[in-house]
Amino acid sequence: MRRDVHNSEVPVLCRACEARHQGVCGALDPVQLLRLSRHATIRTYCSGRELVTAGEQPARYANILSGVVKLTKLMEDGRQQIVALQFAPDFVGRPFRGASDVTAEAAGEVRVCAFPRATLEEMAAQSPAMAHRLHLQALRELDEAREWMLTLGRRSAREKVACFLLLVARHGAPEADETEGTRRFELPLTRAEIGDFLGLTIETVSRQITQLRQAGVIAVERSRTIVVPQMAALEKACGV
Amino acid sequence: MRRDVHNSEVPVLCRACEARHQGVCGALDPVQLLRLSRHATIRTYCSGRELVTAGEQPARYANILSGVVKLTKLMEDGRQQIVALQFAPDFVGRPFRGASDVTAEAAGEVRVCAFPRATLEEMAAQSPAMAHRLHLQALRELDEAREWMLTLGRRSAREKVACFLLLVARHGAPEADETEGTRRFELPLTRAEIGDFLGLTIETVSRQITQLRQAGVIAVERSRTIVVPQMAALEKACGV
DNA sequence: CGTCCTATTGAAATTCTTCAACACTCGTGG
DNA sequence: CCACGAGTGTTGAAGAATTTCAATAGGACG
Repeated sequence: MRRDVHNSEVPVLCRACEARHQGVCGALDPVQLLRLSRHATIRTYCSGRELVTAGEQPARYANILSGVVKLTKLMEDGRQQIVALQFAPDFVGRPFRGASDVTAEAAGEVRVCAFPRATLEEMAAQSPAMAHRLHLQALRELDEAREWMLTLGRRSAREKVACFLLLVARHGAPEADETEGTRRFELPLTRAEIGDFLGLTIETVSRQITQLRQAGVIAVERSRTIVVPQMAALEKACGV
Repeated sequence: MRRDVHNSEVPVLCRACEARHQGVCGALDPVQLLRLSRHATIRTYCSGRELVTAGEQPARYANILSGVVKLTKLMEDGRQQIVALQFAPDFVGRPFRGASDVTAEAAGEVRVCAFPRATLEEMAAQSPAMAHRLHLQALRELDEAREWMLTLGRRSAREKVACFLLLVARHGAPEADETEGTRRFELPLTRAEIGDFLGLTIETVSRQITQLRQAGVIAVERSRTIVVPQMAALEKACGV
């Protein structure tokens, strides 16, 4: 069924793409990949730009190439909750389930590989393997959402902030500075956004970061870059 | 491909089952349905019994026929969070994604139609339509999880309790007593469980119920049955 | 250098939890 | 039939955690 092919048959666009291995594109054979890639465009979103708007059928789906996307929900009175963060090579959007009330917004600059809605849905309908990848992504996001529910419902402010830092440390700096468990990374969110992710106010987030710093769990450089000397200490601060 | 069939070809077990229309079984043709139903068993779980245990590959999947199933996560130190409630005809379990750290437990007596793991996974692998139904269920659960994240992170105790009552009113008493918007229903959870669902203590839950009662939003009969004279008032108390 | 935006810190107010006592319901057995 | 006890739910008062309000600090940029 699936022919063995030369690497040269893989579209240029896709050669170096992470999503081709771990992401949804990994399910496609070279012919399908070529067909999809013809409609694919690389797009860059500046910080704050919306990839998907709540209540609207999105014009396109996308694989994240770099950067962080935040998924947010908004109440009428302005209260906001970030319900997920997505990193490369996550898939943004949700084929098969109409419009949602979640907005996808770039947190910092984000580069994506975007596909027109119709093209991707057609592809997913034709390729059970791709549909399966999308299914797996949904299940993974479900697990992550439930894990975060535990954090929102049952952890203290201190633990919440530690959990957030751990999340970013793991996703955002997998390779960085691995000398004896120490890691350095940039926060993709402002304090206000961290608050919206953790169900806390800006001030509480700031105070908890200060306390973690004073406890020696982390070091902070110019507000947005964090150094974790001992990952184990950070994990402990999460309450695990 | 799919023959037109007499109703008599539908397995007896499935004739009156809600899941055959709205649930995952709805995707199967009579031949497949018959094959699945041969391995299906009706089981009853008493309150507190586990359908799925965290960290273990479940022996069987199940469609809920009646009752409420709670999905819980547990921390080492005993803190607990209910991450979802499931009602008929929801599907319990999560094919394609190994063991999870979520436990599924009967909240009150629960009747299910259970399938051996291997049978169902085989079926889902062979029937893209069934796989698609499972995918849709995962997406729906994801939406519900994120909606609840908003509640956990951004709503006050008062609003949380109102949201919970609204959730149960909608799922548990869709038809009951529809005279001019008034509804009466039983709570499937104890106060402690409601607390674990909302990220609150027993006492806070109790106090907020009292306050909603004093505000005339609800009436309470013997602790576990709730009367909502005006659904609109309850919705307003949720902060929507 | 001033301005805007983000972040930090302090003090008071509020919400929620904790600790403690008591009430209600239901089933069991005297 | 009533008393008893366990489980469940309610209420009060004190305490802790978090928010709110307010002031200040630090960078980035024109």
